[in-house]
Amino acid sequence: MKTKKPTRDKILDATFKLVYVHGYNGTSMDMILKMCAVPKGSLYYHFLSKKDVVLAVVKERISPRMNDFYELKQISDEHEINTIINTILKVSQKQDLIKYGCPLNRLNQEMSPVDEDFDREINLIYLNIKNKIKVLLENSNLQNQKECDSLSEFIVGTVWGSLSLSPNQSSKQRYLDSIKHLIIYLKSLKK
Amino acid sequence: MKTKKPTRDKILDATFKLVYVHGYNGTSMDMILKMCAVPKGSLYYHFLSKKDVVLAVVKERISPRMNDFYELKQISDEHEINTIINTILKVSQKQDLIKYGCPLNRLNQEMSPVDEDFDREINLIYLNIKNKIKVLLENSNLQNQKECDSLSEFIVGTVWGSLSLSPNQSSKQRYLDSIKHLIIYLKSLKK
DNA sequence: AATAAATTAGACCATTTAGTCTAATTTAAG
DNA sequence: CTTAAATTAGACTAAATGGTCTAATTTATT
Repeated sequence: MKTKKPTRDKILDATFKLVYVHGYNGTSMDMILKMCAVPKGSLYYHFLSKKDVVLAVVKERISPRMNDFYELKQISDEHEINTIINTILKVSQKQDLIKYGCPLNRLNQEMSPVDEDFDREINLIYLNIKNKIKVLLENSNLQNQKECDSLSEFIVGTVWGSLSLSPNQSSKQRYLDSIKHLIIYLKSLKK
Repeated sequence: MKTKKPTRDKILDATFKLVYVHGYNGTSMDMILKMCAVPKGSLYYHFLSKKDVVLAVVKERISPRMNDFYELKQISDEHEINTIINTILKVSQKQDLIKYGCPLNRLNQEMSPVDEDFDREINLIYLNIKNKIKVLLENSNLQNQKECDSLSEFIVGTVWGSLSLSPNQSSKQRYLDSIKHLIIYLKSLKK
């Protein structure tokens, strides 16, 4: 027997899906209300405004999702570079990532230039992921230890960039073809 | 003495600037009208709709801008890889690219998933740039000639991706740090 | 100068937008 | 069971939105 999902959760889930595809300005409150089948009064009881809802989506949906995905847990004595490569490859198995790109990056591009609250919140998540990669790199004894910071930025930039090129034409294979070069480069840094 | 700019051009110029920063859905017709100081009747005399204006911006402003920038002209006996690297480095000198990322990529992320006309038009420009890079790579006698297509995709993805990470925090130096690794990799492919 | 065509001008309109308000209902607590 | 608090319900509002319409004006042509 399924216990019914709390209103707040229904709102956040629907908003995440809609904003992921249509963006912030392309998603209206009516679209959200219709999708989650919650009346207006309830929504504005739980949230202050549209911006408040979407910021909650960033904090309570996108952020955990990203942290889950970029868990980057070290497995036994696997080389750290391989842990990173495995995550990069895992991206190709997520259909929505291939089709629409990274939800954080999408919202970032739309909102960061025009709203500092979104910019701050999104940047926090991005820095956290970048830092996880950086720490892994530092533990892996690369040839050039000083490059770990720029290298982690390069990795995230390349993955998200490869995903962002013309969503409708995107395919798993195109992503893998492009990312192949990143993997070759990363392997060349080992030891 | 300056001859006054035609109405149509004023509309396209203002729309480009606004959509670059605020996106399609974040830019209203009133914002455009106000910025270019053209009355509504004139705008709708020259264009059918908002979408018609922005599609014209893609074709008549963004497309030439991109083709100019990615001219990728071979200079004397410079190695083709260096021609590509020079263009990648030139990106860092354009303040608006550093601050807001690639205008084509921005619009692409917002519109491609929800409008096939934008998707088609933007993809045309993207493929053209990718192909220019591919041809250069093919002329350069790389070790692995078969990889020119995926490599050109990798290059564009990495450049645009590196530009897209948190616009407000972006700086020339961060871009250069990240792109440094792409350049190292490209140089390793020479000969 | 007379006429036709191109363009400008902006008041106006229907719809959609985010958000408010009050009443009804459900849930929790004693 | 009674009462208070939490939540739902949705009609309503003011502003913004994209777009239309007709009249006035400018420009080109004869």
